[in-house]
Amino acid sequence: MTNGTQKTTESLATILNMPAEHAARRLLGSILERMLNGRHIRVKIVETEAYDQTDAASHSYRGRTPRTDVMFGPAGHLYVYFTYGMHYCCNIVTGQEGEGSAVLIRAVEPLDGEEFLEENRGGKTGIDLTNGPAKLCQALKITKEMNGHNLEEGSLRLIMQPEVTPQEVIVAKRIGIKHAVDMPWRFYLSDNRYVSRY
DNA sequence: AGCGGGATTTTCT
DNA sequence: GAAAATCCCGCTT
Repeated sequence: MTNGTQKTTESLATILNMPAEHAARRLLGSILERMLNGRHIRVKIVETEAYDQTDAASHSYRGRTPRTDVMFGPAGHLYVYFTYGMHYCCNIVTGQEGEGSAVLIRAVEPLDGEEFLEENRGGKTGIDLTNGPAKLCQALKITKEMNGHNLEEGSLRLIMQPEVTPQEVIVAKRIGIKHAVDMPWRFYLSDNRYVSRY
């Protein structure tokens, strides 16, 4: 700070302080780094969905509850929920505190440590490792223990990458919801093998 | 490739 | 008590 050459590091909360719909695009191509038992796994985010409090499909739609508390907290933290009696899915909180917006991570592409992902997925291989929101949580060992985790520190970190160009992004309707089904709030990298559905 | 059903338990009404 | 931001398997085309 005493000279003009030092790089400034912008906090995740600052970078992701934007509407979920924008953050969902912004997060495509970014990297999640997982440290487990001294081993490193790196994956690239290739598919996302936006959710916010005005959205009937969002967990935050009916306000703050014990489950959705993290969604209303600061951006750059992890919101993990349990569903269908057996699966975890994870979101990255976006926007301002109190806003109740987040981005569901629907698919990632393994970059490093694929053998550990295979272990965690019980022998599954290839695209089946991480081409779905609950699959990638199992592969990365993300459970309710990590709900509220700050992605700037600890064993799971989000490393932002330069924003991908609009030409690389496909916009579509979201998957697996019953409300607001026509809103185009799903985003994925075109031609990526790990995208959950085409 | 696509459809249909079952698994299984948390969360909120 | 019903629904749930899913996955897997088996069956049919």
